[in-house]
Amino acid sequence: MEIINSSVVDMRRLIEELNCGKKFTNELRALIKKHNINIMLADDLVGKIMTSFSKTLSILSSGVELHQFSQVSPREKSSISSCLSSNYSIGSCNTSSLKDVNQERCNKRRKISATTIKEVSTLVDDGHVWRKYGQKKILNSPHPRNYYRCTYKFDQGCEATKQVQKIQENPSRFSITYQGHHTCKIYPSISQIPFESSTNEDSSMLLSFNSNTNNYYQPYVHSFHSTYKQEPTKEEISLNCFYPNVDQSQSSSRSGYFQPSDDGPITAALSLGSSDHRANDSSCTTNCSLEMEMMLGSVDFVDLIPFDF
DNA sequence: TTGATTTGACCACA
DNA sequence: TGTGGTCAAATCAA
Repeated sequence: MEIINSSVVDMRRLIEELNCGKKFTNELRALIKKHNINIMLADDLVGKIMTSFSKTLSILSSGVELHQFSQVSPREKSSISSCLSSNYSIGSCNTSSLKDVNQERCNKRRKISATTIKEVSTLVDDGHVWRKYGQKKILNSPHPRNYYRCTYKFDQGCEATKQVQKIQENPSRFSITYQGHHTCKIYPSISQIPFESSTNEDSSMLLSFNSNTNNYYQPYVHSFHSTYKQEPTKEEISLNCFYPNVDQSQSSSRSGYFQPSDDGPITAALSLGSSDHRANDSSCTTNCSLEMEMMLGSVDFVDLIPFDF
């Protein structure tokens, strides 16, 4: 038990250190911009560093949470602890011995993240891109189980997986088991990534949104920091939409809302509605930018997470 | 040619 | 030792 507690402390320290790294990178970015030195190259590099930090933090935050830790078996806890205490990282593989490699495979194999089971009558697009990696005949079941992983597993380290199997009693329906949370994003170009506000008077923020087929735009994780004057509740906010490759004069205002949860991250949502012709324009279905004019709150906004519609 | 799927093999766990 | 989850080479499709 002691080793688990020490690993949790290590995890917190790790996240703390990564947050410091992010902060320093942002300061560096601001300095580079201020002096206008090799801005393209430098900004590209800083953007990559920031992306790396964000992905790492996202993986760490969603992968091993305290409440999840309390639910895993002693063997899994031991396995996680050994990973944490030996600088384990996704994507790096110690090839010193086959046993070590197999041990890492073992750690990846047994999922410790949250599981959600759904029953559906048809296999519809769930908004994520999946890659099938296996199919298995299951004992006492006439229907095979299909295994899918997120397409961005290797690109972005997204560990989300799902299993799909026909229900034996009702073969017209499917049982879908989701494991893990999506940490994948479709990243905009560096020029579209907003810089963190280093001052408190800047009350507008830029977010990049990805569309799905329902014309809903999903907030993409960007780290920013801004302080407001009131405690946030569910409030209407003004959202100015800007579309790449479209005349800025055509940008439109839409209302939306942001929603703080009790102790979790703050989410924001926007629906453009099917009547908006731009929502159906294939040239601007991805990476639309929103400038959120927020007249609210006294909360330090740290991160947004994707909003599940 | 490239990306997705299929499928047999491998592995850990119970 | 049987089962389920994953890997990776072979195959398929656009």
